[in-house]
Amino acid sequence: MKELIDIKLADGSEVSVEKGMTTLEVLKSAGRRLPEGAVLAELDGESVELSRPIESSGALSVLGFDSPRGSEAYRHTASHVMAQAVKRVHPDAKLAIGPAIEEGFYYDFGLDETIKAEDLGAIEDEMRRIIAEDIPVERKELPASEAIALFKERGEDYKVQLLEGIDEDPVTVYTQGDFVDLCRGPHLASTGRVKAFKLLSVAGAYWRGDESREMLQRIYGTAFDTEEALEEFLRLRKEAERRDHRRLGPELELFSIREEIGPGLVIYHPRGAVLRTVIEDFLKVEHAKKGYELVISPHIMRKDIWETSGHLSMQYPMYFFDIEGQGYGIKPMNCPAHIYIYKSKTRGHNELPIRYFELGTVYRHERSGVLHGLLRVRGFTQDDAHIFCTMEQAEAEINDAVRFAFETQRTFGFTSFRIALSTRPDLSVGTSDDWERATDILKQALSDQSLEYVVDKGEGVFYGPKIDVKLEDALGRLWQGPTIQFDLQLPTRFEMTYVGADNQEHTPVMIHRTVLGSLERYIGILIEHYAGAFPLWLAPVQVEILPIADRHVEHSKEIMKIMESAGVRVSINEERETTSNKIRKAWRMKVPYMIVVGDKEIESGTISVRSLAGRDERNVDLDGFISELCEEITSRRSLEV
RNA sequence: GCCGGUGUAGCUCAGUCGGUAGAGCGGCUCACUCGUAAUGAGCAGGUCCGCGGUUCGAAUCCGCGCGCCGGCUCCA
Repeated sequence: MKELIDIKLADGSEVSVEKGMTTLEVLKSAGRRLPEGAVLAELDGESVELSRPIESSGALSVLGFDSPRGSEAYRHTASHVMAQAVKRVHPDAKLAIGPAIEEGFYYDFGLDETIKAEDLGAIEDEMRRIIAEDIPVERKELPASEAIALFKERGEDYKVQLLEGIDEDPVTVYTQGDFVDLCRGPHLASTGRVKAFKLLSVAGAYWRGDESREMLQRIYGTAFDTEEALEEFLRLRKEAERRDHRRLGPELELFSIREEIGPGLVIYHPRGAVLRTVIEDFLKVEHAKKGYELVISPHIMRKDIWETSGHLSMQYPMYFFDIEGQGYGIKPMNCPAHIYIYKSKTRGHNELPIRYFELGTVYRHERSGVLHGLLRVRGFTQDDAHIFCTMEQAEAEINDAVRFAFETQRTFGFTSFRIALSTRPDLSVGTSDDWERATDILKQALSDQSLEYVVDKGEGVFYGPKIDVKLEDALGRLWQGPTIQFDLQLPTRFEMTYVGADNQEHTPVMIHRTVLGSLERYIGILIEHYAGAFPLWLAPVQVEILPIADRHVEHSKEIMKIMESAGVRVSINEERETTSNKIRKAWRMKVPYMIVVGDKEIESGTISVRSLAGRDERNVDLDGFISELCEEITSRRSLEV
């Protein structure tokens, strides 16, 4: 007679079953069926295989692909299927790691022979065979010493290294046929449960993410529970390609990056310069409203400054050169200059906080492999500010800066964010007391505003911890946006002081913060978010006038003048081409409004209006249209995207 | 910086076996004066990324360098 255990099912009912039954058997004995799409079981909050014997009483439910843990296990199994396929194609391949990631999975292999993109098809074919074979995935617990022996025997050097680095004992090992992997699991019950998958790319990746170690070969893939979901994923990838700012930017004549000028260096064309100027003007006005003073500092500063700041000893990626025997560095940050403005006179506590704002263009020597369109460049302009205040004022100032950042992001059309708190990195200056204090104040500010965040351990700047805000765009992608950094180091290093109420000298604290991040990156993000179809207030050309024939040009120019004097950015297409083609061209340049002017309009004194958003209307009153435009511009409304 | 891929006209791309370079779009010229997502014809446009090598001969094969793309590491 077997021992009985009590299992509480998801619907609240309870059943008594024999110990050691699997989820499937428990459900069966309770007269229930395994739900369609079940991937994992959850027993008392722990996710386990559907095939795992249940050894103790508890609450049992079933997870599908739609649950985060379900899709993770699903993709993790897909990565094992891929690894098994790779081992069949390349028996010499050594297994490293192969987790599920946000949108799929990868697996890293050590292999002398290189895996090429065109080899992926063959690996996919092998994966299909493994899935068709429907091999059971078996979980085993092994003493660590046995596992080490097992993987040594199989020549899995990386697995042995992993085992030697972990304290767990026993460890779990998953087996499917001839394939064995060290893995915590959980997994699908068998390889046949993987329905829709695709291998996406091959890439290099350092063993354990450490660039001093050897490089492995990584294969990326994704898996879904239905072909439709996979198709949708691939469609979204195509859509992302269509929005790529590296393609749209030059196409919309916003900017270009040319080898002749230099990699990572952006040249703004007239339309891009308009866009950027609109953003800059907006920022200047908003900062003034919030009590920031505009300052301007030079692009190069003496090397000594960067010694004092710590940039030199932190090996910050800078450009250096000499002028008449004197060493200079091109600024990678604006802070030192702002510090010297502060230091230009004796400061009293009644003056604080002091807030200096600069659209500061900085240059950083980014390694060649990391450059990426506008998102990662070597020269960029930050909407940078430094707030100098007392320790007591810091929390309120950080709160204000965070609120300012979010408020501004909403104006630009972003509504969903992820926040990260980055703590002390390995290479840094200052005492651990200071770091702890600074980190606590940032945490306090985040909880003051009940903002949820994750902690990025060791991701802070060398002088202090920071809050990073990531923006979620129209396609659900995340982008690096504002950053708020708390700094207890530079004020000391630069011997900054203020005279307190006690008539003694004190050291102020310093907050570095941006609202958009960098204008280059932000413009790149805006292009992708709006697919180039900017809200009216940002559109480089807001209205394009299309005269039907030459005789309509003069009247069109009059309309243009009226609109321009109302502050609208207007262009006119005087080419001798068909109206259809003029519309097509304006459309392609994503001009929000098109005005057609012909005999009828001149006669009736009206205009015909077309918009990117789909409006198509005749006999529109010009003055009424202009006030509509002005309203849309001043309200800074975002289009539906 | 590292791994892999890639580089032909302003853009997108074709170019066979190594035999001296092509299309579409765009540009320019001409004609057309046109009513809501491509009017027609003609013309111009090339250091085939750069340097070196192999060869009678290189866009094509090899080496090195550079840029770009996908990642890693790094990051606003």
